[in-house]
Amino acid sequence: MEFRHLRYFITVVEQSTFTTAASILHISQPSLSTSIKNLEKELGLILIDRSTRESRITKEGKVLYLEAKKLINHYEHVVGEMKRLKQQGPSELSIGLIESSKFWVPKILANFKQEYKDVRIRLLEVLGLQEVERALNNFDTHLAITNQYIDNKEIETIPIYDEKLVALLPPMHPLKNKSYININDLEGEAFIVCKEGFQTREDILNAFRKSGIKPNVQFELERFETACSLVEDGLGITVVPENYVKYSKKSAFHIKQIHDSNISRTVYLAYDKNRYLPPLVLSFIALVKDFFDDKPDH
Amino acid sequence: MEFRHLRYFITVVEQSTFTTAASILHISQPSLSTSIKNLEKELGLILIDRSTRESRITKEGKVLYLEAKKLINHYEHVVGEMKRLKQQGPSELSIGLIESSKFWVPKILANFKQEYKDVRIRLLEVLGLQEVERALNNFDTHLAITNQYIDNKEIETIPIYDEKLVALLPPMHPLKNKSYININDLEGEAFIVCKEGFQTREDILNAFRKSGIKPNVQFELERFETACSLVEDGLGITVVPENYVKYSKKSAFHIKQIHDSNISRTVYLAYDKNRYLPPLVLSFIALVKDFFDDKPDH
DNA sequence: ATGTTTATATAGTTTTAGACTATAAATAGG
DNA sequence: CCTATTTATAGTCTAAAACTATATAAACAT
Repeated sequence: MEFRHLRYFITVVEQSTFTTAASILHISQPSLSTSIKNLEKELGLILIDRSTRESRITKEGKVLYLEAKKLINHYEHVVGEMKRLKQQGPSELSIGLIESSKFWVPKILANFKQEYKDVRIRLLEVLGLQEVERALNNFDTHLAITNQYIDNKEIETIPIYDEKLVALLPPMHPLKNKSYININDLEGEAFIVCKEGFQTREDILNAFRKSGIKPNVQFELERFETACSLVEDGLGITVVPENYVKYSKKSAFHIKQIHDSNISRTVYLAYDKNRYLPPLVLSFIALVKDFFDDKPDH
Repeated sequence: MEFRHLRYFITVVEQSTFTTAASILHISQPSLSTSIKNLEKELGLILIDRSTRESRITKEGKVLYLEAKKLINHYEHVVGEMKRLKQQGPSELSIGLIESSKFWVPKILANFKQEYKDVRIRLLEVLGLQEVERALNNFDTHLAITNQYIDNKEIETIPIYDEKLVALLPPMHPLKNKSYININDLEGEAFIVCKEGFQTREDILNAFRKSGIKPNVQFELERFETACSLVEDGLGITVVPENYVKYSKKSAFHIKQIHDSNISRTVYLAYDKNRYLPPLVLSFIALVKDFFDDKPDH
């Protein structure tokens, strides 16, 4: 069984006919037929139920398909790494980020660049938990900074720091002069929150749930930036990670600490344990660990 | 670049000579030389510094070696999965069982066989929690009946019923005429319990622990059957799931209810969510659910 | 130095896996 | 019942990968 066979098999499954698969693969239909037949013979399993109308995958075929798909992703990743190496060009470090990590990641990258000058760095916005898992599994990113624990034995998830969530109040809000607020103060207020699937949404809604308060959600959106401008225009209150607003200067809104033990969350560094991590990736992980060992509270 | 080339390359690196690598791979040295040369040509990189004395890997070769090693591991995993699938045969249902489930599983299997006559059914004794997880992850079993909750995102654990644990007393025991006993009555008594790693052991020892009583463990063994015959011979007291003795006729021992809220446990049905579950497995799960929906208390 | 040993490279040949074309067989739909 | 569509089979060609024999290079011993 060579990679070619798996590639062919995957294409047949996805096209569900041999003829179209063959044309996509730029080989003749008989070649593809015999190739799949040989694969089945080698494995001793029937992978595809043939018919003249439309071929259907068997349950054994389904297992191979899912496994092979991942394996081919891995293969493509290795080929990509070698191509990059050949071009002598800069190697690459790609990191998936949550929005609130923007304040500290650049500081680490500054150090990192001193040691690895030619490395091109790709920063990707990651969304939900599934998205993080998919990105790591598919070799889209080497690392992810995430605020939900990933319960997957293939992925190592290291807690790096805890961060508070703070409320943002519009300029003229009645609570603007309090030095801090309680979560109960937010009851009934028009509330702005991330859309379904975004990681911060769950953290915030959980905190409300634990406190027995039902937020009056009026807006759902994708980015903190948008939420901030809605707050500035007096459309409601939102809750964001403290780190997101701590370092920003221009703020027409009021930042208020919330006195509630549920209003905090842990941020993790995650990576795929099974794949080869180049030295530059290990080096970046070490920098992150060092950074937060010195400053335990962030 | 096919799997073969990577395998060859890895062997050369690990042997650090072409000649020995070739003999390990059961090919001739010239074949191996040209194969590696072709790989280098395809990638456009020099992977190995040849010399007559001892070949050394280049910097680029090292990268490929580390990447390829991971990739080949992945490949071997997939091949292993397919071999296991083949050995399992196309229509087999394998279930991991705890001993106390023997009373009801056959009733369900009778129904199941009416619908799926040709399916071979394998019943496996499962042991500890790790054993269950491993068996489900490795395709050893489609399902497991277990009495511990499995906290693993990949595994779905459905509670199906609660069962009491009862004490078995020897024929001439002083407590034989009481209608029920308390857990304190068992203090100091010679006690028979499952060996380390068996699931029921933990349930029973936990119940004692919660009641602040230390059992005087005199025998550790693997099967309830053996425990029963030790009790019959007056060697001590044991505690077993009520369902294990409820339906057996010949009993030279006394079965006593224990009045203690800790002396019960939940039995679960567990399966791997990520794997493809054939229809016959889904059908079996449905039968189990139906069975216990009708009879909520077992 | 120079021959011996050891390892890799090259040349030429055979074998085999995978590609092709042409065509048969099967089946759904008009 | 014919037609269009799809997969399977047969026969052939090609290219990749195996082989054997031998050249070449370098290290080491005498």
